[in-house]
Amino acid sequence: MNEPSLTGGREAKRRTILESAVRVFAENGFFAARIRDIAAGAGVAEGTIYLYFDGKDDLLLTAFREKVNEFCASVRDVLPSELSFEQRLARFIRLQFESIEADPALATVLLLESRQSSKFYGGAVRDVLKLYAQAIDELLGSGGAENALREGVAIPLARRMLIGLLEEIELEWLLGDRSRPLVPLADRVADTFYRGLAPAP
Amino acid sequence: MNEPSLTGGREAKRRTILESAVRVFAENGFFAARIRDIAAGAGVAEGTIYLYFDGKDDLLLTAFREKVNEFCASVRDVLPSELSFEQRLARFIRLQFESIEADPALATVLLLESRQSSKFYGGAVRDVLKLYAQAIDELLGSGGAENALREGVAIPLARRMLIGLLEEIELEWLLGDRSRPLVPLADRVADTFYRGLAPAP
DNA sequence: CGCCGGTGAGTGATGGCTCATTCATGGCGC
DNA sequence: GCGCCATGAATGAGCCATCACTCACCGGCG
Repeated sequence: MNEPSLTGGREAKRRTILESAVRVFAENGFFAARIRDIAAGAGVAEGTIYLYFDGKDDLLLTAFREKVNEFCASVRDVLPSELSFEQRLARFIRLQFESIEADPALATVLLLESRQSSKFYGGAVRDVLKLYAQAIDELLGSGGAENALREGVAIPLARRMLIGLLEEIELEWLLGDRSRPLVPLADRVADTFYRGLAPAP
Repeated sequence: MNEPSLTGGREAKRRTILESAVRVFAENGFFAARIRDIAAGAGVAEGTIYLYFDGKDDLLLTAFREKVNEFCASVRDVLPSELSFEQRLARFIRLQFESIEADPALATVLLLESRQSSKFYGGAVRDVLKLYAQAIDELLGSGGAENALREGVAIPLARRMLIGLLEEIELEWLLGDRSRPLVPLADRVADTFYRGLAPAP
């Protein structure tokens, strides 16, 4: 009885509102986004939003947590496979690109607002991003464990490079021409990055 | 007589205002920044700002253009040297890191706001960023010309990777602990990225 | 008939920008 | 030299539009 779930429930409306918020944030940016538009997009009154969320900030933060958790999951999905480090890396990048293509609006919000948010909202956002960083460190660490990393490669630095280069590629796709799919780039990106880390053969 | 220049001039006040704006933008973010605070920081009245700039947006855009031009210059400084591609790459990254360390407030504004701006302010910002992209393409192209790039490395993709990984490293430094200097990382970053591009030996 | 999720007009705060006024400057007639 | 006025830079108190958020009211369901 603790599960209202199927179709009609409170949870469904909550999701509708959140999805509308993400769309409006993605289109206008967080600051320019108006609660009125989010309400209109969700087909509810302004007041209703405050029955489900604590306000504009909460809407952003919630969307955030959701997507980052999805990203983290995609890292951990890849970890325990029997593939080589190089293949796991490629697979992780492909998964991430797929998740960007699957929900571009949410991805736009995440990539466009995360920097601001982490500086100006502080704690909560930063904690969420830390999870993502840890997940990637694990992936890279697993490469180190099987001697796929050259001597002198520092994992935190490599992690920052990887996060950054993926972000830039994803962002250019999101803000630019989305007709060419993103996923086919994954192998080339993984290849270049992997060669940067690998021991000389 | 057309040169007022030395010390007192109009230009000096213009710069004072712009510098104050950059500081306030960096501290609070563009949207939360108040004209009142910019004025206070520059030691002028609010109205004065509008004698020198067209408004808040113009302040941001002007700061922008300035820093990007500086970045572009640092690429072009490096191009015509007799160093190897690998060394030019390292030198470029070092120059860029130095320029970040030299004016962290301006760099913060640039890195934190550029994404938003390019999406929501459109044209003007995007044109400026295109210059930067072109400059980097030249650098990478010069590597291709001396066979320092592996077959199948696409310059636009490599450019995005380079821009992204630098941004992330710079941003983590700007938002985090600035006590450890950034410049010493340049060689390791250049090394890793270069190995990613270089032909197998 | 009472309860409660939902409503949307209203409120209060905020902050970009304006413009009537003040002030500093320097050229000019005496 | 000495006042006097024209010029325009500088000022900052308000104006006004914009929203996030609230709350008194509504209507349908059990």
